This record gives sequence, structure tokens and C-alpha cells, in this order.
Amino acid sequence: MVETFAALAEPNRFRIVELLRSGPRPVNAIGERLELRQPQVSKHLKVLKEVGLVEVEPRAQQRFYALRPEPLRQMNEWLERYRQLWESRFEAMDEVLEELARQEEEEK
Amino acid sequence: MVETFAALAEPNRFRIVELLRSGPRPVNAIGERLELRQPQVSKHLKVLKEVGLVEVEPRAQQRFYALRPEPLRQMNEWLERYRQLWESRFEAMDEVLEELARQEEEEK
DNA sequence: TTCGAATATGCCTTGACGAGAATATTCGAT
DNA sequence: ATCGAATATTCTCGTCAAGGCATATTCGAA
Repeated sequence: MVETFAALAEPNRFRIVELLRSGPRPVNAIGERLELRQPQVSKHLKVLKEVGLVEVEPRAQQRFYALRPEPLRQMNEWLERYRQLWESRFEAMDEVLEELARQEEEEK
Repeated sequence: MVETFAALAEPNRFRIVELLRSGPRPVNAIGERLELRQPQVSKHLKVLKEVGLVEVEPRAQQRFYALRPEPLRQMNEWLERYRQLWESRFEAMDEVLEELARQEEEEK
């Protein structure tokens, strides 16, 4: 999970992911679209591949990179555990106070 | 968005966020729980606060840090745009081919 | 107002990482 | 077998961020 965040924390990598959302693309196409040098693109793709955010499919001498949904699905699952935090916000005040009380006890 | 990812990409910061999911806590309590030196905790909390993942509420001489749902909600919205990627996976093969074709045209 | 607990800040060192440029590799076409 | 297009890898350099440590700050209590 942290690894996925790390991969997406790099602006250019994030842009690559966003671009791939519209479909698989070869390295060069990505570079031209995002105005990145080819070596950088390859390096970023390598990182994305290592965390499973991307997969490759050779096509002649070019390689098409495509998004892999798994890490995103996991991120979604992770987020689910926080969902209650933003749903039911009307009880915000109550919760704060409640938490402060609870906190005093389990303190250390 | 990228900033949020960057904040969560740091293992200890991630742990802090996970810990705060169960409620607000003062700096020391966090440090003890996660076995981190106090200065580190303060620094990490500063980063988390800067990206809006956390907010402070002074309480005597201690400061209670609490999760702020907003960035997580935004992350959820961002994820929504990718949801179709992992729902309806049975058409995986079709899509790949379809994408390859579409790709040939908008090429460059 | 002085002391001490809780927290924040500054400095330093070290390791990780991104960009650039050059070079290596792969593989189809001729 | 050779050439060239597409991609990967290597090396170097500069920057940035995390941890450790010392110190500053805040604020309630006595």
C-alpha cells in the first residue's frame, strides 16, 4: 500500500498513470504526450511495474504498457476503512468530545 | 492529490494515519505507540497537517492531532474515475484488443 | 514568576531518488 | 547477417527528505 503511494507520489509517474487510464500505450507515445525523455519514461514505468500498477505486452519491437487495476482496488479497500470518517459528518462535534474522553483512559 | 500520496508514502506517516483512525491523540501518545522519537512525530505531523490530512486541537499543554477526512474523500473521488477498470473484468481480453486498435489511430 | 511537562524547531549527516547523457539490448525487416 | 527503430540500463550529479540530537517554545501549576 505504502509502495503504491510512493509510486504515485512522483508527479510524472502520476501523469503516466492518468494517461494510461485511457488505454495501453507504447513508451514513445507516453514520452511524446507528456514531454518526457524516453529513458525517464522507461525508468518510471519500471517503478510502476514493480508495484504492479502497470503491465507490459510486447508488440513487435515496442512494448505496450497498460494499467493494472489490482493496486487501485486495494487502495479502494484501504479507503473503505476510513469511509465512516467522511460520511455522517453531522456528528462531528460529538465524536471529537467522545474521542477525547476515550483517549484519556487508554492513554499510554 | 500527489501531495497526499507523498505524505502517505512515508511508512511512519502512514502508521500515524492508521493510528489516528481510532481517534485523536497527543504527540507523545503517538510516539510511544509507534516507538518514534518525539521530534520525528512532530515533524511527520507537520507534514500531514500541511496536506490537510490532520488537524490540531490544543488541550492544556498537549496538542491532540485528529484525522481530517477531506483528503481521503478526494482520493476516493480520484479512485472513482478508475473504478470501471476493476469492475467488469470479464471483458479483459476484448478491451486489450480494442485499446490496441484505438491506440493505433490517436497515435501521437 | 519560576519550574517542568509537552511540543516544536534548527542543524547536521546520510541515503534515496530523479534528471541527463551515453550506451546497451531487443527484434523485425531487408 | 546487418541495420535501425524502440526500449532498457548504467553512470554521474544535484537535490531533498528522514533520523538523531540539541535547543527553543509554550503553557499550566505551584
